[in-house]
This record gives sequence, C-alpha cells and structure tokens, in this order.
Amino acid sequence: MKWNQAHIFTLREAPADAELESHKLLVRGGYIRKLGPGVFTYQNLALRVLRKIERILREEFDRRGCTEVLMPMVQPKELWDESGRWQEYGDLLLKMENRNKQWFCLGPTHEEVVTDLIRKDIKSYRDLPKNIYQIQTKYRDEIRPRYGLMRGREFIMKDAYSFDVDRESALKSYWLMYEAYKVVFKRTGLDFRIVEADAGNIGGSLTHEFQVLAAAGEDKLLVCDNCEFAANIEVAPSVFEDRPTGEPLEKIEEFATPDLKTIADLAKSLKIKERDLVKTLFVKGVDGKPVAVLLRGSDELNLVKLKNTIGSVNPPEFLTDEEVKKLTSAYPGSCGPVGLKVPIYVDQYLKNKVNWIVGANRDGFHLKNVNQDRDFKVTLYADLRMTTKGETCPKCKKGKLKEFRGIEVGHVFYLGTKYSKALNATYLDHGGKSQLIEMGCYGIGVSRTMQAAIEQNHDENGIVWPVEIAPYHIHICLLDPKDKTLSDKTDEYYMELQSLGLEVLVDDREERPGIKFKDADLIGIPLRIVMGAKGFAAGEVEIAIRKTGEKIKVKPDQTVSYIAEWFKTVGVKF
RNA sequence: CGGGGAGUAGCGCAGUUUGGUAGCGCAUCUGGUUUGGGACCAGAGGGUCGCAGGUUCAAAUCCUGUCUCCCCGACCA
Repeated sequence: MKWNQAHIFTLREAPADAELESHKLLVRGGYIRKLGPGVFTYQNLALRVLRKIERILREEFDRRGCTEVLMPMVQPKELWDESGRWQEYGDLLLKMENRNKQWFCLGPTHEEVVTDLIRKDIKSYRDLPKNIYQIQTKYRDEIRPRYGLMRGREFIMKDAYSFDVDRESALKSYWLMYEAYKVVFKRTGLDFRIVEADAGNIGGSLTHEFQVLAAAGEDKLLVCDNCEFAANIEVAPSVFEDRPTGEPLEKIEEFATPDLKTIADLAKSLKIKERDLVKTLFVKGVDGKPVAVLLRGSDELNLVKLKNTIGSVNPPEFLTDEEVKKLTSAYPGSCGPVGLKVPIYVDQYLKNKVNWIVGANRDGFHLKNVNQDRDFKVTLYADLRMTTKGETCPKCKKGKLKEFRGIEVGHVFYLGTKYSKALNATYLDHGGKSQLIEMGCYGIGVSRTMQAAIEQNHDENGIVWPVEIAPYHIHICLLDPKDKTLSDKTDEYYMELQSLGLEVLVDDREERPGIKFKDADLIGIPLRIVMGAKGFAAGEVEIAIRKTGEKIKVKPDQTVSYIAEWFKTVGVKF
C-alpha cells in the first residue's frame, strides 16, 4: 500500500482522554478513532492487525477440528428468558424493543444462541462431539468503558463452544482448547500466564484465564515462585494457619472507644497489631438479605470468595452506613457479631482465635473477650480473605507468592450442563435414552489482544509490533518521491517483495525525512527500508530493525533477498 | 449509581475569578528558502465559545436548566 492512497493520519499529540500508553499509541498512530465511550472505528492499520490475529485463531482452531460459523448479534428475549440471563446478566445486556413491542438484546456472548442451534440439530450421540466457533463483534453495555479497546462496549471476540456426550469427553475438549489457546498466544508473541479464575456469571466449575502480563493490567495475579501455581487474586486460596492459642476464655467486657472508627486507629490506641483485631463487615447476600462477615483486622474481604461461599450469582454489595446503623444500631466502626440476627460468615483464620476485640454495636464502644459459639453463633467458617503477595503458596506450601498485573485476553470454561439443562439440549445415547449435552465455552478478546500486544511491546518512540501480527511486514521510507531513480527502485522493491508474499507500506508522501522516520517508529512495522538519494548514490540501502534499532546497509540488488531471509529467520511464513 | 473535573478552530490548551464582542502552539492553504530524525521566513483561511433560557446597554465570562465527555470508586470478559 502507498501511503498517499491509504487513509493513515498520525497525530503528534496524544488525545487528552487516553491514559494507557497503548491507547495513546493506537490513536496517535492512526489505528483507531473513537466514536463514543467504548466504541471505536478500527482504521485500516488496526484492521490488518486484527485480521492477522484472526488468521492465527482460524488456523489453530480449524486444525483442531473446530467449525467456524457466524451467529446473529440481535437476539430475542425469549431465548434469554430460557436461560434466566435476561434478568441475571443485568445492565450489561443492552435491551431494545421493536415496533411490534418485541424485545431483543445485542449479543454480549452466545451461549444461548449456540445452544439453541445445537439442540435443533443434534439428535444422536453419533453427532457429537462438536466444537463451534465464531469471530464477531460483541456488545456489552459497560458502566464505565476505559483504556481504549481494553474495556470497550463494542469489542471483537472469538468465542468457541464445545458439545460432548459426557463429562470425561467434555474435559478432553476443554484441555484441547486450553492447549490451542497456549499456542495462539505464543504465536502472537505475547508474554502471558495461565491462571485459575472465577467463572463469573457464565457459570461452570473448571476455568482458566489467559493473562498478558502488563503493569497497566486490571487484574491482579498471584504466581508461586516454586511451583506452577498461578491464580487470579479473586480465587487464590489462603493457606490456613492452624494455631490454637490455648488461652482460656475470658469474661466479655465493654469498653469505650470514642472517635476510633478504623481498625488502624483502634490498633494504635490499644497498642496491638491490626491482625489481632476482628472486623465485622456487612453485605447484601442472596435475595438482598444482610449477611455479616468477620475477618482479621489486617485482612481484606475477597468478594468473589464470599460470592461463591454464599452462593450468589454476582459479587455482593456492601451495606451503606445507614443500612448498617439500622441493622446493628451502630455505624461501621463500632459493629460486631454479638446479638446479631443475620447469618455470620467467619474467615477460617479466626477459627481458633479466642478473646476477640470487636465492635459493641453501640457507637463509640467495643467489646473484648468475645468468643465464637459462646457469645454468638457462626453460620460458616470459610476462606474469605484476599490472599496477598509474599504469602505461602497454597499448592506446594513451600514457595512464596509473587504478584503480577495482567490483562485478561482469554478465558476457558467447562460449563457442564448449565445451558443444555436450561434450554433442554439433549441427545439420544446408545440405549436410546435422552441425555443432556455437556458444554464448554472459550473466549478470546481479539481487539483487546491487539492493544495488550502494544502495551507489552512499545518504546518511547512508538509501537514495536511482534512480527506475526504487524499490520505490514515492511515500511519503505521513500525520502524523495520526486527523485525518479529512487522512486523507480522503490516501486521495484514494492512489487518484488509483494510478489514474495510480503506486505509493504510505502511512505511516498512529500514530507521531510524526519517526519517519515518519526511516523515509521510510531506505527511500529518490524522492518524499515530507507530509500535516500545519498545512500543510493553510494551504492547502499539502509534496512532498520524496529525492535532493536539495528541498522544494516546492503547493496541495492541484495535488499529483497536480505529481507526475505530475515523474515524466514524470525519464523514468519509468507 | 456515588464523588470529582471538563466542554472555546482538526488536535492540545489559555482566556471565565474582575462582563466590553476571542487568543496561543501544532495541523491546514499560498509563496519562498530548505531537505537522512517531527525545518525556517512571509502571508492566509478556519470558532453562532456544548445546547436552551434568563440578567445586562453589552455574556465564552454572571444565573437557571439541560446534554455530553473524562477521571476515581462501585461494578465488570
């Protein structure tokens, strides 16, 4: 492509609303333009990158026996009522009504549609297993889109769905996809980790996230420095330190703690450690009924663990200060478990602790020597705290946990029969008996992967594309388009390289060299050929490698062969 | 949804406190000098100051309403 024919407009300054470097570079490099919050146009350069990623996906999925389809974006309410997710999915589901008062939603994911498809076609165990995938634009009405393509409302996703006769076969499908994902992300040139994760409102029991490591990532990951354990902090278990104190139970006593509202204040005033205090939190449980949660003063509540413990679909909300006052007759800071008439969930770390200090449910007062079972009833002990870096690995019990930040680019779920049951998707087994189909679902954020790649591969001058997903292979800076010899030679390279199957962008603008070099660095194409009159007269052409900054001078008649060889060496097929 | 901030030329911003009819840098256009890492000189074009209403001789500026966007939180693949 010649620059003058293309639609590429770079910006010197970053847009005011961009925070992440990857977002700034996408806009500055002319890759994307924003239409509204979380909604973007992918300009040609971005589209080419997306197509590269999609090509890798298609290759890896097709070769593993997956079938590509394209399902509708507009989906009828009735189907979502069947799965219960018309309500359950919440405001993320964009709903709309047509002139006949029929309701639809824009597809945020396709479990319902694909299960409907399958239940109509699959009749026998002979028709299974199947794996169906698509690459499509999804819409989720995010409350607050941010970070460019990282959390958009509209985004491109590759979603795959597996259908099997039983659990064993379904798990085989699951691990096949798991391996496929590994290969895909390796091929895109990204540094990633596979972590244990929460299934969210998709449902299912076995699930892994593929996280691209980046300081700007929205997710926190804990990774063992000794074994292969890696988990999203949302689900990372805490190692239960069972330390019976052996101390006798003391008599409960109330004492005044005026103006001591936080655990930190209280610990300071009483001259004890925060971890030796007990804090009481209140959330809305299933059906919105209040639930009390007790943790060590130093610990943070993990809402995902709590969600899974109490069995709600979405992470619970905290009670407001006023709701807490109404429930306990004290504001947060002076609340405790004694006398409460709501379920009390207690973190396992408190199991053997005696003589607790807790709020007295009277503003400005606390109780000491409070003991579980004697002074209040525990509904359930569970792992409810946020595990933190530096703690012992829950798997090998030897290593220490390190913290990373990650961008979730892929997620695999084993679903079981959640959707086949809800939508009645069955097959006839050998004995002619009707059985529920076992399912799995697998997603890759394609547009997010593109931005994650930039977040991980850029320098102060711009993007540095991994070769497999770069929009073009070669960027030719034709320094003086009016020089006939030079432009003829450029055309020659352009044709030759393209006939080899390499993709070439020629900057044939009437611009100063400095501008062309800056733009080339910004756009980030792996190899740059500099066509300058001086060098050419001296019998040399400069080839620059974007990633290393290395510059190689070759003879004009060796340019094409050198480049072809270079791409072969780095493993690019063309 | 709670808290904070912002809407002035294509982009980035100043001007608003103290009302007097809009400015800077980049970009764009013309001419010239330049030409291997975001050139220089001279000139030009471009804005109903988010929208609606009000106060006033006079509103980007003050008042009321409204819309939109951004950030933090909550929430969330």
